[in-house]
Amino acid sequence: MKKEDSFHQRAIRAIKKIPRGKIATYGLIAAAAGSPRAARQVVRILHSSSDKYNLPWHRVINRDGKISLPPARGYELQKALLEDEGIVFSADDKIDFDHFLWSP
DNA sequence: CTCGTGACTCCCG
DNA sequence: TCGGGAGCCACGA
Repeated sequence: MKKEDSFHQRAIRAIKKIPRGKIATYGLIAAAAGSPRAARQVVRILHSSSDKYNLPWHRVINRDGKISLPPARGYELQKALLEDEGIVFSADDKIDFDHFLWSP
């Protein structure tokens, strides 16, 4: 398809493919981009290019099905956005992967 | 140019 | 069972 095989591009593409009402994990995005252990890079990309590339950063959470953001970082905002898309949180603020995890 | 950091994840002891 | 260390890549100073 495209020649640009940079992790950056692939990760962004993968993130943009996440459908509304679903969520993905950092590791999942990283794996989809070519490096299952490059979750940190996904984080960095979200920080640097979420607004720039219009990425649904709120649909990206950690492997526990929980939001990794500290409350001071926008945790509440992310939770609100997810709930607005129909995502349901458990009592532990966890998301049910069986229903909401996006699969590439 | 080099160095440090980061909303993570996996493996090993 | 739980804790610590290593790995991945990009970006800012």
